[in-house]
Amino acid sequence: MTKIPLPGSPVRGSKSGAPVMALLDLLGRRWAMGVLWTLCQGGPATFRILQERCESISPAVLNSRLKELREANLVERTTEGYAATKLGQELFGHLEPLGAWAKIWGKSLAPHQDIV
Amino acid sequence: MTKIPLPGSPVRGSKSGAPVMALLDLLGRRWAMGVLWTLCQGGPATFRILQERCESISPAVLNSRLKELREANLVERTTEGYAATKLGQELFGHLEPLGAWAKIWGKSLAPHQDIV
DNA sequence: CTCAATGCTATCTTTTTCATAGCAAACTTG
DNA sequence: CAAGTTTGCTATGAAAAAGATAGCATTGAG
Repeated sequence: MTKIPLPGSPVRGSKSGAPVMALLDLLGRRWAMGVLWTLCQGGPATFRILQERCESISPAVLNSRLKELREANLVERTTEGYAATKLGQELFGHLEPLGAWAKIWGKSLAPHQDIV
Repeated sequence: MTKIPLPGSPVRGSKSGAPVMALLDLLGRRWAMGVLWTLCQGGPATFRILQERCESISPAVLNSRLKELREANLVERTTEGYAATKLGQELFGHLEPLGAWAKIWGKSLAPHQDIV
């Protein structure tokens, strides 16, 4: 099984397992941020609903990411399906500003590629 | 060559290429955030220095990430080597708080795994 | 010219991710 | 309660990405 990056043990980018490196390793996997994002933006969701919201994630990967995020205490299962934990929402709070920033970033890039 | 996610064209998680999804796709690749992080924290660096700072990145991947980050206008080459652009530093500004948050996260996880 | 440092490319192996199919368990319905 | 649905996930094979190493073409010193 895939190794789950948690602070305290060696992860990619840090032999000491510095918390931020463990976090970057965890979030730097396909769909990790995307799943957290859609859970926080769209609210709790069942496995299949989550699959739909993500548009193109395969069940195997979704399952892996969910396991990792749950192990990391960022996501949990509730009667409503999967949901971000308090900690997960806190993290999302830090990620959310990226939404607005991304638009500015997109505009600054536009001159080079003619976005319609 | 690897496709570089930029806002405006379809990326993983969004057929419309919503800026934030393009950003998450870009950053959700191994070492993407790590490279930006070390460039912003440690200052400009040559290819090899960057390799050392990252501890375990392979040149092929570092090269890919650098290309992507440059294409995205987050990193550029200067006389001092690679450096974060103004835009890159701005993004880092949003990412940096994760460092402190990760420590809290680590503590909340500690009870479950006895960090030394 | 010789030598070392720099910036990468090549190549091969291991992991991850993707794309599908499909199954077991929990619900619904009739 | 039998039959059909929905849900949550596992299985499988193929493709893409990442990791580990070796090494080559410049560049700049000496």
